[in-house]
Amino acid sequence: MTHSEENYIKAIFHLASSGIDVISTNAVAEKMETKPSSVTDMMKRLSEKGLVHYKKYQGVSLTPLGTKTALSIIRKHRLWEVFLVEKLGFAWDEVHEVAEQLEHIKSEKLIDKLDELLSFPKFDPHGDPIPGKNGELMEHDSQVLGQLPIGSVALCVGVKDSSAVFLRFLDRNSIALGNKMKILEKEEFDNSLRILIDERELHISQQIASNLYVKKIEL
Amino acid sequence: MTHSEENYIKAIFHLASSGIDVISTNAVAEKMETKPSSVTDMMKRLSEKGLVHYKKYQGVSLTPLGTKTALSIIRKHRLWEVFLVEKLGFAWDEVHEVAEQLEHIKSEKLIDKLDELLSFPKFDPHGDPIPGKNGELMEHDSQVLGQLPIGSVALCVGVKDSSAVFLRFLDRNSIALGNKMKILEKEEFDNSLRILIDERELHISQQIASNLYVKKIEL
DNA sequence: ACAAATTTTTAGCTTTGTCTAAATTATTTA
DNA sequence: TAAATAATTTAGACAAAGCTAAAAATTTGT
Ligand SMILES: [Mn+2]
Ligand SMILES: [Mn+2]
Ligand SMILES: [Mn+2]
Ligand SMILES: [Mn+2]
Repeated sequence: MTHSEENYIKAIFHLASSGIDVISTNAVAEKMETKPSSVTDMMKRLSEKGLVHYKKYQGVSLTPLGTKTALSIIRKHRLWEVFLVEKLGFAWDEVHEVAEQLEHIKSEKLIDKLDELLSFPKFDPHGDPIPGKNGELMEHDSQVLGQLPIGSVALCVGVKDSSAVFLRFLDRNSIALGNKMKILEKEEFDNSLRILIDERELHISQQIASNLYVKKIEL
Repeated sequence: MTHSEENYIKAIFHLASSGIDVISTNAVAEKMETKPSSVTDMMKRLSEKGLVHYKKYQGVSLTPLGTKTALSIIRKHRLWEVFLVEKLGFAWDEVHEVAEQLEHIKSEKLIDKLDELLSFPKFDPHGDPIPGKNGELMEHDSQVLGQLPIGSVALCVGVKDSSAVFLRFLDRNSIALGNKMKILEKEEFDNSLRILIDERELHISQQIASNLYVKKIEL
């Protein structure tokens, strides 16, 4: 598999996990930042190779082999992200770009040993689950902060948007994974929240609240 | 720079260090395991980019920029090899292939931090010097084992041939970097040697002896 | 149901990096 | 030094991965 093929497979996997039922050529083109015509070409190639189901005008989906491939690339991507943060001291907003390159390195042993070096982490620096060697993907039983009722207490376990801009915003406001959050007040007008993070009180917009994954703590 | 361009630059650098004065199209083709016509094409492209001096039929050489580029790739290659051995427990005959891929990852910060994680190593697992951030290349003041006179004592500091076959041969015979070696006898007929490695006596062919770098110990 | 708008595909072109076969230049050898 | 041999370049082709523009299919709106 070429880097490009791997990137398409990964994109299709992410589109599929995001809940869309039928994955259109345009959707893939947008995610890949390429043209629909290029996508059509690639879908034919991936279909040849048995990685996707593809019928003209009908959208695309991953075959079992395609899914396995996607999970293996995502596993590598996320393990490398953990490595960059834990072993090399990268910030969580710096790792994605480099992991995009590292995820394409081909060596089963490399990734197994890396997993071991990192003590078999279950989540990447953004709280996303790391697929196992055999493609088992842990299910985050988390919800979005914005959906909690007033008075709830929860732990921050992940970010939905892991763009550098958002991550740096969180850094500036000292919001990190593991923080305990309590919903104090919800503004009807714009759905913004007043929350308590550890000891600190903070006002965050609905936008922010809907990009933080939390796990409720039962009291 | 593409992976392919980087690989050509590295090949030319290695040919140049191996003492040949004029680097022919055929020599590059052989090293790259490609066809001379492909080399000609690539030399034109690299020349365009200011990385090599190239005149039809005259052979090729690296420009200062080309040399700097080569050293940077070699630095990455060797640092990754150290990482694979020291941090992931790879054997020294398993690292080259993976390092061939890793050397193309683009991130200045990654390589600086890796260097730091490894405590700024000066040599790779095969005894080859690791170029510095600014392209300084340490000079091995070593010689080949086969050239020592009888009775000399020396430390094994590197291998000339770092193919997996040779490295595994050394493993099987428990020959490793750092071993102390004494020349006991030299066979006139085939230049084979009887040597003492640490406490053990061993008979090695001229082939083997000419692929081990040693540093003489003055008595 | 039919026209308009949108989506998707096709056709044809580009670049990179490769190849084979043919032509050209350089080097050896007789 | 002239022919033979070897090295190198050129010409033409191909596959991967992209693009633009045009054609075709699907979906939407009235
Ligand atoms: Mn990422
Ligand atoms: Mn990628
Ligand atoms: Mn190597
Ligand atoms: Mn390489």
